[in-house]
Order: sequence, then C-alpha cells, then structure tokens
Amino acid sequence: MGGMNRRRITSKELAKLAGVSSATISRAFSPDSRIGSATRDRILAVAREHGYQPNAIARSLNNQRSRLVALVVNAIGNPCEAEEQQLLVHRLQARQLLPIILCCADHSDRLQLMRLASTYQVDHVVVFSDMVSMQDAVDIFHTTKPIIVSFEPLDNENVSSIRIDGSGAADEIIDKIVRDGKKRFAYLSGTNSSWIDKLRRKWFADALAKRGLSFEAQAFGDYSYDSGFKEAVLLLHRNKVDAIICGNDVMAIGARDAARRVIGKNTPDDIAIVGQDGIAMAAWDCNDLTTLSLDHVAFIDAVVELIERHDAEIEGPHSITLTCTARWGSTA
Amino acid sequence: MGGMNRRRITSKELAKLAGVSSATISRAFSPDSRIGSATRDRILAVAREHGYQPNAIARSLNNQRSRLVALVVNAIGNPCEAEEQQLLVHRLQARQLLPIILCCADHSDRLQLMRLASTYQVDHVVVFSDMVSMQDAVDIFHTTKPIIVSFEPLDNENVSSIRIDGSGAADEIIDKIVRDGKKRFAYLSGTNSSWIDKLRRKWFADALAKRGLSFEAQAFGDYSYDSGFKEAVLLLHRNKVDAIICGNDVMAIGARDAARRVIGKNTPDDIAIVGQDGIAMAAWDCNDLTTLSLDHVAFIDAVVELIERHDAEIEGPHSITLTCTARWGSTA
DNA sequence: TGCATTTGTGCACACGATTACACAAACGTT
DNA sequence: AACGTTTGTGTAATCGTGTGCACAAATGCA
Repeated sequence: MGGMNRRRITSKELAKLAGVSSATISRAFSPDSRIGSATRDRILAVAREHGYQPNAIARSLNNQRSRLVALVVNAIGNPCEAEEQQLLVHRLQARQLLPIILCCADHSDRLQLMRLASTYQVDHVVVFSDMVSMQDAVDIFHTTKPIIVSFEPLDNENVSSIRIDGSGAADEIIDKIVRDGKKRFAYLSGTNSSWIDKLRRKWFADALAKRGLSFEAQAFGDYSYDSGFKEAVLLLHRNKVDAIICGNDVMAIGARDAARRVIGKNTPDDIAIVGQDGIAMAAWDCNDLTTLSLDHVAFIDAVVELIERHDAEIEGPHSITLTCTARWGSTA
Repeated sequence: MGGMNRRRITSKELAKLAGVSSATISRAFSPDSRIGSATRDRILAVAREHGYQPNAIARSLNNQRSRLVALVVNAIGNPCEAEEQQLLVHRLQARQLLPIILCCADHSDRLQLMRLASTYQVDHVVVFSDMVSMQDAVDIFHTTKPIIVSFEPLDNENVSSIRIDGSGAADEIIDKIVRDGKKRFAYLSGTNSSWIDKLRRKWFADALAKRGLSFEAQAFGDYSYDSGFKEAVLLLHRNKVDAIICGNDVMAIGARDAARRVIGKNTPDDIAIVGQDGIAMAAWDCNDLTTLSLDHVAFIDAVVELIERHDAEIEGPHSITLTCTARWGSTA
C-alpha cells in the first residue's frame, strides 16, 4: 500500500497517474456508465494500488444525496430500543446507508441536536424516541427531503408512520390475570409526558373497563430498573395492589425484584407483574416475564419498507400498522 | 416558517435576500470573523426567517474536516459496550461531533463497512469492537487523518490506545474465592479469537498460578446470555468445577441461572461465578454479581482526552492505562 | 466505400460553503 | 490636514465529484 502516512489522493491526481481525465475516474467507479471495460479495469487497478476511493463528502455535495440516516433515539444502552436499533443498523448497512445516532437522553438540547444533524443533509430520519415532539422534528427536517418514520401518527405529508396496536394482546393478558383472581390493578408509566406511554396505558385501561374494572393507582418511573423497583415498593406499601402493568420490561423486572425482596410477595401467586416490549432479557430463565411483545423483526421490516418507498421517490406519506402479541412467562 | 415543503435555500440565495455577498453570509455564521455586528444581526434574522443553516456537507468539503466520528462496535444492544457507547455519544454531541455507528456483529463484511465509513472522511475513529483487527483498521483509515483510539496496544504512530489493567482486581477476586474453599476453576471465554478475551483470561490465570492453581476447563461462548447458560451446563456436568470466571457479565448471569435451575447449585456456597465489565444490570437485586469492573466514566474520559489531543493536533500516539476494580456481589 | 449510429473520452461547470486577497471607508494620531 | 491603521465587504479561487455536452474513433449497414 505504499508509504504509511500519505494523504488521501484525489480523482484528479489519480487521473494523472492513470493517464486519463478525472471524469473518466469518476465513471470507472460508477457501475452503469459509458466507459471502456479495459479503461475501467486499468483505473481500478491503479486505484487499488494507491488506495484511492471516491470522497463521499464531495459526492454527496454533487449528488444531493448523502446516504446518511439520522436515528433519533432515547438512549443507546436501554434494552427497550436497543434490539430494534441493532436490527435497523444492520439493514441500513446492507444498503450502504450510514446511521448517525442522535441521543436524546439526559439534558442535551434535543432541538439543537436535530438541527445539527439536519445540516448534514441526511436522506432519512427515523424517530424512535418519544422524548421529541414529532412537530419539532418536522419543522427542523422539512427543508431537507427526508420523510420521517415515527410511531406517532401525525397528519403531515412528510411523515410516514408505524402504528402499533396492542389492544388485543392487552385484552388477553388482562383476561388471564382477572381469571386468576386479581382485582386491584396499578399502572407504572415510563414517563408521564410521552404519548406512547398514554397509548400503552389505554390498551390495558380499555381491557379493564370492558370487565368493569379500572386502575386503582398509577405511578411514574423513567423506564429504568431502579425506578421500577422504587415505584413498586411505594405502590405495594401504599395501595396494596395485586397486579402491576409496567411501561416496559426493565421496570417490570425491577418491580418483580421489589415485590419479592422488599415486600415478600412472589409472582404469580401473590402478585401479577406484566412488562412491555418483549426484549430478549425478559425471556431469560431468571426473569421469565409475561409481557406484551412487539415483533422486532416485523417492526424493522416496516421501517425499512418506508425508507425504501421514500428512496424510490414514491410520493406521500404511508402508514403501516403492527399488532402486538402476548408472551407468557411465570409472572402473570 | 413560511411554506411547508420548500427546498433548503443556499447561502447565495440568502445573500441576495439580505443584499450582501455569499461570503458575508458565511462570515455571519463564523463566530470569530471580521464582520459588522449590525450586518451579522440582520443576516441572522433573515436566515432564521427563511430557515437557512449552512450546509455541513459543503463546509466539510472545504474545511477538510467533517466533524464525523466513526464508532466501531460489536453490537448496539449488547450491554457490555452499551453503557460506554451511550456515555461517549453524549460527550461527542456536547462537542458538536456526530457519531456514525459501524456495527460488526453478524455476518456483515466488516472491512467493506470500514472502507465505506472512511470515504466520509471521518475525523476520528474509535474502535470498541474486538472483532476487527487493528491492523485492518489502520490500513483502511490511515489515508484519512484520524487517529484511532483502541484497546489493543499497537505500535503505530496513528493509533492511540487505552490499556486496561485488571490484574490487581483479578487477584483480589481469586484470593477471596480460594479462601472460600473453591478449588476447580473454569474460564468461559467470550470469543476464542479475540485478543481482549485472552488478556482478561491471563489476569485470572496469573492470579491462579500465583497460588499454584490453573484453569481445569475452558469453554467458548459468544458474550450472550444463552451461550453462558449452555456452556455452564456443559462445564458443570462434565468437569464438575466449583468456580466459573466469565468473559462478561451477561454470560455470568446465564451461567448463574444454569447452575441454579439445571444443576441445582447455588452461589456462592456451591459454586462461585464471576463476571466482567461491571454493567449496571450486574448490580440489580436479582443478579447481585461479583464482577471485575471497569469505571466507565473514567474510560470514556480517556477516550475523549485522546480525541481532544488529536483535535488539537498534538502529534504522535498516546496511551492511557486504566485499572479495574473488584465489585462484590453475592455470587462469589 | 459512404453514411448513420454507437462507444469512449475530455472539457467545463455545478454542488454550497470557506477564505486569501484586494480595496474602500472609517478611524486614530500628530 | 495628512497619513497609517483598523474594519467591513466583495471577488474569485478552492475543496473533490458527477455529468451534460461536444467530439473523435469505432462500428454497423447497404
């Protein structure tokens, strides 16, 4: 590969080395382009020898297409989203698209962060986070061409969305718990401001209402194990509930630990505990959680389909609805 | 903000609107630039009105500085790295640097992926993954200017590294286990090809050797809960060991579950189980793992320091050594 | 052979910003 | 008032590719 620390060479320099013009270099790297195959082979050989690769930044400027995708997420470590993030990143990489992560957790200024990403002319935006208002995202990205993929249904021509319906699975789960004789339900929210949290809560509230019941108590955590633990202790002490529906799986595990260790109640006999998301960890032997689960692969398939629609310049927003299923464990 | 679906405007168009030249537009957005403050204020007002922001792609081309950072990771969901990834992303965002994730898991072609990222002229590369040979990374990125931050010490002027020393903590942990009367040790590796796995194993092997002991058995997993569970079953059936040192915390949890549920042995009395990484989940009440732990904040501080050295054009590679500590739980 | 068509290559400009240089206006000094 | 310095702005080149256009060479067809 020649000397170690050499500057990356440009198409013009390579052109000189190969005895052609820089336009021909460009064509050699463009698969469907009028160019002699002998010339192309020679150029590619010289390019390899000198470690030349076209500069994607310059190409993006010219193309008006960056092949960058902004992923707006709450956090990276959080298992709730992590499995989906992982899947999506793989699918993007297979399409030669590079993901830029925008992480909304903590106190970073989310709007400024999105504005920064938008200056990089990302081709697509996928919003996983429920901490950012979809309207803000539209305002910031609407000048670039990306369509935004999001859970939140928003009536806007630039937003494609994925709707999630867990009402059926919630009904099944409530049915089982009620038949097991539980009567006093509590809901442990992830965040009180999030619309997705309200949606999830509504699935279960409706299922209860159908049976003449309702949530006797409601607590607010932050999707973390610690908050699940802490809030469950309070719920069990103060409200004496015998069933806790949690906003995600991690809090459910925290709640289960709290019930067992602090209060001395075990699932599913003394108390029923339900998670949401269906993360891999929920199925671990030590957890074995009953959870309202979303098919991660189907979800990411849907995201990719929306992205491809957009890439193919199919106009207008599109919406896909996915249905959750109940995954049974020993906690309810 | 005016019409909804308008194309993003350019500095030249904004210049016409504000009655100045495009050079002046650029200066208005460059904090330390010779420009009248009245002009700047007027331009910024017009810019806000029309939703103008400088195009980062064009700026990068001119600057030779993209403000993009490539993060080479094994996987996103994997808790081992996730906490560090999360911390690093925040620190980068605070510096107006955008992270591009390169995910090496599964069967994607890691080299091609790194080549793709290198065409985006990333300013820095941080290699978390132990699935990629550092020499490959250097070969691919050496033409761009980034210094690579990595665990693996490599004698190359373009690589800064962070060395991790867990020998002291491993010694403490082995000491405790041996004094508890355990005699038959097994090591459960993450991957058999990884140099970092060999390093970790050596810390414990040395501590054993100091006491005239050695590993009676060795198994190979893939850092996942399932592999920890499965390999532990085999180890306990075939080799009858009474202490398992695991390559990471997640496998340790799997091994603990296997011992308890399949074999009927409990920690720490029947068997000692040790993890590595010190992830938050290890401290959860239901896990309470004894683990060889790395201070994640200190680690990311070190990464950021190396990045800043590089940004400040301080020449040459640099190396920082961090020391691990033992974190005690009820599994050993 | 003569002419129409295809193939392969170079020239020159565009993409959207930054910046060295030039220069006019405003300012300070004696 | 004369002159040197600072300040603010415009002009034009540059970053590295992609591509429409022009044109020469090669090919096909009668």
